[in-house]
Amino acid sequence: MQLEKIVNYHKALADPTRLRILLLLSEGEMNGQALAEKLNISQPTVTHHAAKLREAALITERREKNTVYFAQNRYFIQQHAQASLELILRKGGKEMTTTANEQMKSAVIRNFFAKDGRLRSIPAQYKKKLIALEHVVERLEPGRKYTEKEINEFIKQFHEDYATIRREFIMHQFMYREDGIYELNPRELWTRWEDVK
Amino acid sequence: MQLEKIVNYHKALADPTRLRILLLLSEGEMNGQALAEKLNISQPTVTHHAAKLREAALITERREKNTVYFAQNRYFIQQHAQASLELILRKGGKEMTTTANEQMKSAVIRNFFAKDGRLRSIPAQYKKKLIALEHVVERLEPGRKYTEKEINEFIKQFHEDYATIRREFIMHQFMYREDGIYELNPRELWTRWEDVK
DNA sequence: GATATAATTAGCTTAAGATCAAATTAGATA
DNA sequence: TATCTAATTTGATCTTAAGCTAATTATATC
Repeated sequence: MQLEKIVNYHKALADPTRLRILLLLSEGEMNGQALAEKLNISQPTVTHHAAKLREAALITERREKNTVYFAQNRYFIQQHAQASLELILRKGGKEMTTTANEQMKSAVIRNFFAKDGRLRSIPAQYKKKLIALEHVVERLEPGRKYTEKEINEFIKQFHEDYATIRREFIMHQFMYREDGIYELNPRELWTRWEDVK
Repeated sequence: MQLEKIVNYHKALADPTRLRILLLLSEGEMNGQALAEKLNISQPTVTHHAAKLREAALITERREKNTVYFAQNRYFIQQHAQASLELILRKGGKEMTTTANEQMKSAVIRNFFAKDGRLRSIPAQYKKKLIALEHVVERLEPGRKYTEKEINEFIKQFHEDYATIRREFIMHQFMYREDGIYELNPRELWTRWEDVK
């Protein structure tokens, strides 16, 4: 149910300790012990709050040796805020006139992505494929360095065939790779679907 | 404290019943009994939730005889959502270069309005006065009809001298009045401070 | 295998708050 | 004044969840 998701989003943010965690993470990723120390709370309490934030998809986690680093999931934080406003204020109706490109984009997203956000299939047509790839790659954090394993995990949230999609990311210059480390390219380098065909 | 306000905003929205109340109010104002019936809850429960929503400034109330009508406070709903995002994502820092007009506007708002949103004093300089008036009038709902009493109550949230400000609203075509009923003018009719001086 | 480090899980206490029925208050009208 | 209607307040119950300590698990290193 739509409503329940929105409630959970607000529940996740309706606690001062969790807000302070997100505030600290706005400066960059941090591990559990560091958070516990900075906030003067116990480690289990950090775990407790991290679980809530994770359930609401507001943070991501990365394990290195036996340390877990937490980071903001900025995309979903914004996404949920917008969804909440649209629900409450019923903004769904008012759409301005869109260009042909914008119509195409929303049609592709509607048709190729399920409600849970997963990619049903990789579009065969070039332009549509670029739209879908961009839609996925936009969820990565600019400036952050990812290991190949992390990239695979990230892509698997959307589609099983992570190898193909990872290759496409490089091929169309959404990302670059060096020594097995992946990083998002600046947007200007991306292959622009708007110009295709 | 900034953080506490944001927590309260999310607390107010972190309950399914309250979200459903706001959802119902998105279609227009409603009294307590009607809400209780629609939601299958008792009247005291409605009062309880209304108090929470009122504390977070997400609804407004209007008494007619012994019936209290509740309505969304759309301005503050949006305002808090934005403040929350800016806090969490630290968007405060990244400001684009503003024009002289925009700088003037934010300076006026900073200087003439207190942190609680009230107008310290009515600016004497014409352009600044228009900025302050617009800042207040923007909180009124477009399309809604207000009695003079309601307008007075509304203005009193910002400043004691509601008579002067109400007159200015009409004078500068922010609103028009007919048979004691006030309504917001479309923005195009407002006297534009951007063009002054 | 033994040890060290970081995180999680389990179990508990306590505080906050959602909800209701009953009693009270506020305002309007006969 | 008496009466009616809608809302609020009171007081009680029940649930959720924040926080802790202690125990356990996961991962890496000696």
